[in-house]
Amino acid sequence: MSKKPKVKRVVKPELQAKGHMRTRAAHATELAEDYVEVISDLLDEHGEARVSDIAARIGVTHVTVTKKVSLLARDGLVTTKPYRSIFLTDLGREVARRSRERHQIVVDFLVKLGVPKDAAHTDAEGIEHHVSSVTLEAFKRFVKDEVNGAS
Amino acid sequence: MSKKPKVKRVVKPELQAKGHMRTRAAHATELAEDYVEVISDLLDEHGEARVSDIAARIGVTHVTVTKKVSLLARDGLVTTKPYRSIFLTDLGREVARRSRERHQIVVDFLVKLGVPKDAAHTDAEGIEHHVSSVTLEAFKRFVKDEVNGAS
DNA sequence: GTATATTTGTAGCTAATGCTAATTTTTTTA
DNA sequence: TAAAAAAATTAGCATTAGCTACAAATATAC
Repeated sequence: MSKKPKVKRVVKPELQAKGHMRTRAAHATELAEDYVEVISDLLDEHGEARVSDIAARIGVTHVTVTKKVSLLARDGLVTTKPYRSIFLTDLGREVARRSRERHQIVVDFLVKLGVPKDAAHTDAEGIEHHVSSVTLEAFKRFVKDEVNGAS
Repeated sequence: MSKKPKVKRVVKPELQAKGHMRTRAAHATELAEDYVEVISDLLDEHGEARVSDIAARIGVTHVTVTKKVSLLARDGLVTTKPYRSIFLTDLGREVARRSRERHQIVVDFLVKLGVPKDAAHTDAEGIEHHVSSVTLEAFKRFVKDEVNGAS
C-alpha cells in the first residue's frame, strides 16, 4: 500500500518536545504573573489591592481569587491577612516589574507593527508570557529602530 | 497619610478582564491544537499516529496522551480504536491545517525579525495560540513586505 | 449603636493535566 | 508457535483553576 509519504521533516522531535515543555512551564507561571501584575496596578492606583477588585480585573469570581492568592502567598509573591488588602513581597514586586516591562515592550511592538491599540493590549496579555529573551530583544530593536515602515 | 498616588490609568478594567478571559479561552484550545498538529505531522510522516510517538513529541508520558486523546475524541477532533493508531476527523484536519498555517506564519515572522530559527520555533509554539487575526495579518504583511530591514 | 450592605472566606463540587504502578494487548523474535 | 519485548490501557493519586452556595467579618447607613 502506498502509505508513508515521508513528507518534509519539519523539526527534530526532541526540539519539539522541548518547545512544548517550555510552553507548559510558561503556563505554570503566567497566571501568577497576571495576578501579580494586577495587584501591582491596584496598589499603585489605590494603595491597596482587594480581592473583589482583583476579581473584577481578571474576570473571575472572588472565590477563585482568594484561592489563587493563597497559592501566591505560599510561593512567596504576596502577603495576606484575612479581610485585609493583599500586598506584594519584594519578590512579587520584582516579578511585577519585569512582567510589566515585558508587557509594555510587546504592546509597543505590536502597535508599531500596525496592530490597533485595543487588540495589541489583548494580544499582549497572551503573548508576553511566551516570549524568550532573544525574541524580546528583537522586539525591542524593532521598536527602537526608526527605519522600519519608512515608505 | 500620603497613600493613593493615582498614577497612570493603563487600561479600562473591563477591557483588561476581557483580555484575561480571552487568554483563558485560548488555553482551553491550545493544548488540543498542539496535539492535533502533532498527530497531523505523524500521519503525514508515517501514515499513523501512535500514542508513544505523540508522547515523545509533546514530552509527556504515554498515559497523559491516552487521556487527552480520549478527550479529543469526545470533542470530535480524532477517532480512536483501542490499541490502534489515532486518526483525525474532518474537523481535526481542519484545525490542524489552520494551526499549522498560523504556526508557520509566526515562525516566518520571527525569523524575518531576526530571531534565530530554533528560538523562533520554540517561541512560536507558545505564541501562535494567542495571536488574534488582526495581529496575524500584521505578521503576514511584515513577512511579505520586502522593505523592512532595508538599510 | 444597631441594622443593612458589602466584602471576604469556607465547604464542596467539576474538570483538566500531569504522574506512577500494574495490567492487558499487540508485536517481534527466537 | 511460544516467549519476550513493546505499546496501550486502566486505576488511582496530586495539583490547579474554575464554579455555586453558604457563613462570617467588615464597613456603611440610619
